[in-house]
Amino acid sequence: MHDAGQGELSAAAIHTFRRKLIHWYRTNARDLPWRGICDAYRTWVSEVMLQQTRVAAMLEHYERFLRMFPTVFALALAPEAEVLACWSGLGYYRRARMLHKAAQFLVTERAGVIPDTSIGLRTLPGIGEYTSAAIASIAFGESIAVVDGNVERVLLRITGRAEDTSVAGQKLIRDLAASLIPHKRVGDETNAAGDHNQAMMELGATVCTPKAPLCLTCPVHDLCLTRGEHVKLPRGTQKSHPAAYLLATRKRGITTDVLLERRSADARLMPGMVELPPLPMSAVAGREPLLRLRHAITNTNYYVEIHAQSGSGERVLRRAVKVPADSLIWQPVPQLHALPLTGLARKVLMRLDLMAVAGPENPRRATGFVIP
DNA sequence: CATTCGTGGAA
DNA sequence: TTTCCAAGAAT
Repeated sequence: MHDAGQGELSAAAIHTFRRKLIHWYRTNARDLPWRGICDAYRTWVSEVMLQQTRVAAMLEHYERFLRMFPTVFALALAPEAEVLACWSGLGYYRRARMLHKAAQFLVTERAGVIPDTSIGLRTLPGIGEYTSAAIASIAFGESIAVVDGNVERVLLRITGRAEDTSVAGQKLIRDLAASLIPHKRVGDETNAAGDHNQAMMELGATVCTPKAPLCLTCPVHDLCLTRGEHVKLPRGTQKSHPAAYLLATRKRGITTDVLLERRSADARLMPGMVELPPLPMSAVAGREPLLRLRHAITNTNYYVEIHAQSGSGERVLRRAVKVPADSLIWQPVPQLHALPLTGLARKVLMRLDLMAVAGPENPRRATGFVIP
């Protein structure tokens, strides 16, 4: 049903595509907490959390974040460290900082009112081309197409194009996405553009998946030129680096404190976040770590060793910590969740049972791990 | 415009 | 085990 053009669809194909897609969406959409609501702030938070992040990975954070910061005012009034602590474990911490900054700007300069157009939203920190279109269409019904990784993959497969990162290739996908967007509201209770956009992404996330797409259940299978394949670009190679951290504890009365380090505010990576004090590899040579784990960040695999002070009087490792003394923190185990921990620190502390799984709203007492 | 930023989970 | 990512934005 395609015309002979450059990956365009005929007017008839466009209408068929829309109708089949939206029908599929109405009967198959996952029941997610940011759907069926009317709150631009919640839509905003959900879209920022979903940037490069799977639904399953952010669901708990989303609920907890909105309990902690239920409105743009609550978020704006909170200290940044509190926002980061709530975000801890989600990654891409710049998202949290920019969301916080944007909320503060809106509250101080715009009476807390969220812009209701993609153009207005686009000016806020952390809101780029995708997120401005997503919020504008989903929360305000603007007829503007989103192009995320899902939409791109779906349209590449539909049109039988190869992956193309050139400006022209991107424009073609954007134009195609725009041609599919419905331009009128069907009724007061429906949001044609917002639902269409969410349907496109839902299709990519649950049916037109990167690997092993479920073409037999695809609502637009008949309109698809490739039935689920497209040529992908090769990826960069993974690098690996060793790393070592100190686990030092002390007993104070009935509680245990853990020694942590706050990264400097101008650190290139995760500024202001809190982690275990790093050790030079030379200081741990020949020692047996308390714990080994791999922690992958983007293209780098960190092979991490956690070293505990072995003897009661031994301070060799403690002296090997070369960070400034005023960046070190003795934090009581029950209050670890109040800090903006890095994902690695959180993972280690949880692995060693020094930290509960639950978040700040529901602290569970850790079992009181003691270093041998 | 190519890089960089985090993480956990599936295959 | 290793690979491949996921509803991008800023620089």
